Amino acid sequence: MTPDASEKLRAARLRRTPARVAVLARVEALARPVTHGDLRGEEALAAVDDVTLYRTLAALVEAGLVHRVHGIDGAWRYCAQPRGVTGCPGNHAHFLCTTCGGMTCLLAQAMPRVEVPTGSAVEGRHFLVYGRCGACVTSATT
Amino acid sequence: MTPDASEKLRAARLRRTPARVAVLARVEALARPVTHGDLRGEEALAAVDDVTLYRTLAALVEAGLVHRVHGIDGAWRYCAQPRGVTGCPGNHAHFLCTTCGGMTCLLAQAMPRVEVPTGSAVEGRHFLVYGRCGACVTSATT
DNA sequence: CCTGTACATGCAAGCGACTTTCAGATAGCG
DNA sequence: CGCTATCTGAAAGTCGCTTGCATGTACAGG
Repeated sequence: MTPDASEKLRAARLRRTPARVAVLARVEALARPVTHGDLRGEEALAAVDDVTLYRTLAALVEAGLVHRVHGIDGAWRYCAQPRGVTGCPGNHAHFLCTTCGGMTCLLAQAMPRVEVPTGSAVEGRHFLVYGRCGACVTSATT
Repeated sequence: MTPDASEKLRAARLRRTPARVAVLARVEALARPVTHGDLRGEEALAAVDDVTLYRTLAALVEAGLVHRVHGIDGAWRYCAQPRGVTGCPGNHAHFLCTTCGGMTCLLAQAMPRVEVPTGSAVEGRHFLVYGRCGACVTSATT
């Protein structure tokens, strides 16, 4: 799967280390925003150190290969960039399930414009919708 | 200042303990979203235990007296509710300064509607704009 | 192919935000 | 005034994440 992870690293001028290739390939394969914890639990990444995983993800974010969003549970979610997008990574809303912790990109939901106090410089925006995902609603025991 | 903190607690059917009165009064006096850490640093709340502060804030949120927003720095900000609002607390965007950590309510920015995956149940929304506030832009040494 | 070095990795330790547990204190009721 | 549900404080634990430092390695240049 995603045999070109190594190629993308090259294109982004990042060293193609085993850890990076594995992490990027896995994130792309999962194709949804995942936490550091999710990745740590991945069989394929068992060999990758905790700290390395953090640093690798940071490098990928910086290189624009993945984007990340902050969940209200205090954990960042990382998700592979939609093809070729580098300018404004992750410029869309996200849905977080407060029950299972799963996150979904709402690609259709453009980030709304917003008025900020005069003099402020906007660097980015997070639009997070949270609740319970379809699966968790269905399996609700409440 | 805000001599009615005690009254509000009564109205919300919360016990009027010294800690709660002090915390609510302080949050109302500050009139902007503050972190647990900000409050811990407040002279007026020096007598309040860390844990009690967390629990008190949680109680106030639950009672609808304050609303809270999550910053991308992983810390919740608490802010007194605009007068009388209880139904949909904190239903507006917020601006977070990534330099000084200060947060501002963007009361004018209504929370946009959003399309979620079929079957999901929305419980709330966070719209956070981040960057540098006017003060931090001005004093920029970069 | 070999080597040097800038950069990546692994490990241990640390930090900040927040939660849990439990014993002792207290608000507010009757 | 006394009782009880509830709140409080102290200590310890969890979780996500960062830092410092010594070792290892990708890859450019010879």
